[in-house]
Amino acid sequence: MPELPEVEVVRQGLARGVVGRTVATVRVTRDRAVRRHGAGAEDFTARLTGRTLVSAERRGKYLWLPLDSGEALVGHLGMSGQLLVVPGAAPLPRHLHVRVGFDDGGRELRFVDQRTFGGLQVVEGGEPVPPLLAHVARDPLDPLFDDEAFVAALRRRRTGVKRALLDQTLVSGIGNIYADEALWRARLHGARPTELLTRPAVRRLLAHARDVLSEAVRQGGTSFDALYVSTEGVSGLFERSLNAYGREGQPCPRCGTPLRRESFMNRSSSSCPRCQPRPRSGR
DNA sequence: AGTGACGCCTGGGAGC
DNA sequence: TGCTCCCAGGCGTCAC
Repeated sequence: MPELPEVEVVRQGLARGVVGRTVATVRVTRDRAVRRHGAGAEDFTARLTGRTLVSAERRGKYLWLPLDSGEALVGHLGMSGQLLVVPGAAPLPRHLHVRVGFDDGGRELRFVDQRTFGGLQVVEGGEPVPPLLAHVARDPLDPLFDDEAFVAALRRRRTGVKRALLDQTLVSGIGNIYADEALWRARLHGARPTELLTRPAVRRLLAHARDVLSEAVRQGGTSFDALYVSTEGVSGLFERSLNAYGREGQPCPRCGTPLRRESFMNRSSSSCPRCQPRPRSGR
């Protein structure tokens, strides 16, 4: 499941593999993959063809490639999306939805997505950020992320701290995996009410989130299965560094207590019953 | 305005 | 063996 680290690894691959190149051909073989492009697949193709990709940017889990037209190719990987840079003659995988060829005849860009929660679209504006993505907060690895504004905003919320971490308008890039990991490191239960957390506690949580995200980037992200891979098709290695996510029933690496699993927000959370006690009343 | 529930998707695995 | 059900979950939309 691509979250910030996985998306960042893909962004780096796009920067190496497609930036500076000019689009020659676009083939959309599944309209759903470009459903966010309101004007349709033909318009998507027309706006991309002949354009040069200027750079590769990311905010949270969104990627975008500014074009020399002033527009930008925006991508989101959803649950299972892949952006691959491969030779055009490479075998065509199942769930291949979009192919972008370049005028230099080199490797092509492919969008592959099993569950099609992700997608591509061409939108106006790319620098510094497309207006479409204005609602997405900066992420903790963004040099302009405002720590104290985040601490204040989180404490103004009246919700559980895990919900807050997953709210992309408050802080972006964190999904279920890294939320569980950051909470484990901070020894906080996800249902702890945000308005009752002290400023130092929120600062510690943010520092842990930042740490786990950057460590995961260095490990190439987390790959549970073949659904997440880099643009080169390589799996990430961070799974072996997970302390909480997906480890229910196994001993807490800190205290040895078996980790618990709870259903929460229609998703599963795992945490340590001893290190992360459940609040008396929580969300 | 802030908060939270819902639906979109597919494949793999469990259970019968 | 083959069927059904459940689960993974990011995010836009909508109701309150």
